[in-house]
Amino acid sequence: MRRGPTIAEVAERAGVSTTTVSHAFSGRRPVAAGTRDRVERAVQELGYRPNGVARSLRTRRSQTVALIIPDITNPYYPSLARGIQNVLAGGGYHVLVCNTDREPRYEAEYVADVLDRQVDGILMAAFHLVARDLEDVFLHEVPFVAFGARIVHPAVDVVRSDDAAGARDATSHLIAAGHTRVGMISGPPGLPPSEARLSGYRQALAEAGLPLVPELVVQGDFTRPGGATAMRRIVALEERPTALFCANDLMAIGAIDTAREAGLRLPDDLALAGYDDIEAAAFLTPSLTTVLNPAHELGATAGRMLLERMSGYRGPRREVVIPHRLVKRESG
Amino acid sequence: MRRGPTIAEVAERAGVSTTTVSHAFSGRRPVAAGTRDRVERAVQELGYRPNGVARSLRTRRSQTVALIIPDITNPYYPSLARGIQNVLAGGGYHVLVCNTDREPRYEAEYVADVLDRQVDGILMAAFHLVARDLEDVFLHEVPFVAFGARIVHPAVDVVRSDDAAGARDATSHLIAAGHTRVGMISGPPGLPPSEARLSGYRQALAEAGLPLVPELVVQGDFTRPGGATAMRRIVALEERPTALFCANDLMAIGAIDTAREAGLRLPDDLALAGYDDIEAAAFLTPSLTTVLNPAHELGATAGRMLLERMSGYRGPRREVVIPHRLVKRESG
DNA sequence: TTGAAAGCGCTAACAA
DNA sequence: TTGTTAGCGCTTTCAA
Repeated sequence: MRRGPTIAEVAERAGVSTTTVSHAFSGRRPVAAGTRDRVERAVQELGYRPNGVARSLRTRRSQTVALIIPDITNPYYPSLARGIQNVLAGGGYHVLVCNTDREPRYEAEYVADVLDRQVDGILMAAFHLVARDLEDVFLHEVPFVAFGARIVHPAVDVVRSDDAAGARDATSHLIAAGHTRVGMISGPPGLPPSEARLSGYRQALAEAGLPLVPELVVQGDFTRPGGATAMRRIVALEERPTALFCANDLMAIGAIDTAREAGLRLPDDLALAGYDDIEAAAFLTPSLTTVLNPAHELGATAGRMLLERMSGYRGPRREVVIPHRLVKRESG
Repeated sequence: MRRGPTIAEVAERAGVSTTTVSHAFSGRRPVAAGTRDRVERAVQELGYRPNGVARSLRTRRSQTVALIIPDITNPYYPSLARGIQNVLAGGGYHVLVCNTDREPRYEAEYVADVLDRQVDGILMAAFHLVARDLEDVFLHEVPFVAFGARIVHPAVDVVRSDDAAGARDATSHLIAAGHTRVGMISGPPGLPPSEARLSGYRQALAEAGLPLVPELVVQGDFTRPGGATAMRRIVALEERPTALFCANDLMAIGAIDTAREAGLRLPDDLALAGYDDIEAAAFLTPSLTTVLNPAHELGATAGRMLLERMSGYRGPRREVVIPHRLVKRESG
């Protein structure tokens, strides 16, 4: 890789000091008009471009933030990412995207790794790490914004949707349609979204005076194949549920795959609701009733909060709940 | 942001030189077992982590590559991104994701910007820039891999799918089903994927001895609303086509929206084929016949080629065509 | 309005 | 097997 001209060469050509060239660029000190012209000409002639790495080393700011998510391929995250980038681009920040695949190891490795790279801030959808795994983050006082309520720490802002309330709304909607045997395909236990959505489901049953039937709750893993597998267990039940709340849309789609194979008609034989409202939800047959998870807005809000912290905000932790919304469609 | 311990502090505590600490880390020089132990203990005790920026400045390698794409929110790109990251993560590289929104300005700005940040390589889906806009890339000899055939330069590897052949296959499939009035919703003119898919459509007509009817080809913009708008013009035609090839799935989905509103039944009143095979294509009603655009594999291949260039490959330009595949479903 | 000089934290000749 | 030393290219005190 060939190196370009340095600030010293520009300075020499313009007949000024590197200090002046630097200031002509940053505007952090007045530079006489004539001097500035000579510098600009030299820059043009040499095709000079400042070296961002050297600048970062000196200023301790990389103008880069890390976005640590499970998987960019899950339709929820691109939308989140875009919300973030839209606000951070305005501040001149770039975004490093890290896919953890929900592996505890990768979650930890990426945090350590981006810290070494001196990112100015971190946005993370953590599925395993908790506050005490982040001591290096706090030690170096790197601004951190978390998606979801998993990480609790005075220096960490949280932006999340109210998953329990969303799940309650979806389940109540199924119940209001007359269903009394309402099952659920849940997420992996231990994860906040899983637990919250499960608890919302329970709340709705309780409010309606319906019993919680353990075999009607089958565990999935938030993927389409996982939903299909879970659905197989439900289809095999002696007494099947007439309605099903799935903890995310991907699993609902998997459940539909299996229901089809089993010859079930939707929503007549089985009513269905999902969670997230990914774009595909509207295209399904039948279109999927689901809870809108406003990813883009979550991202934009998180980006804004990170920007504030990177600009010096040192106040108490903030927790923002972005409103969800039940989207009623044909599936239930 | 508080600074952590430096290599000098580790060296002092371990009673060795910074050189030795550096080599204990990199393994680029043998270090006596006892010495290594003392260094490791010092590292532990101090919680030392190397500063990646300083390292990059010195080594001129940032271990970062840029992925410049139109929009991570278009379902095609996350898949591409994942293919890339899967192979680059193995080499210890991070990926900076840049969304250009297909704006010529942003395309140019991002290239300049990531060059300033000393990325080790660039992967780009360019929609406006051509080789002569990339002189800085070539000047600095930064490895560059392009998606699509737009950028032609001896130092640029290209990975692409054969869009013309894919479009031809899709159109021929519609013709084989008995349609003689086959329209198209094309992409914005001037973009290689637009032109290639249009030309494939033309080829198929020609091969079948069918005339090219200009008003049956309506221009879209690769978005869902754009497809809906284009479809409105087609619906308004006196003599409508009985089949329609859309230059991507998103536009096909938009077209379906409009067709529904107009009371058309698919595929009876109108047969439809798309391009890309995004995940939603299988969920549509009717499910969408489309051309599989193997994004993940394109990404993985591009990542591999970039890795080779970053590892010193200086050979001639390579162009890899990843095979497409027609996926026949219910829509046509 | 400008410059000299120190130094960010690391790596790698070169020397021993 | 280890250390000395010179930077990488930039920003920023301090001084004029």
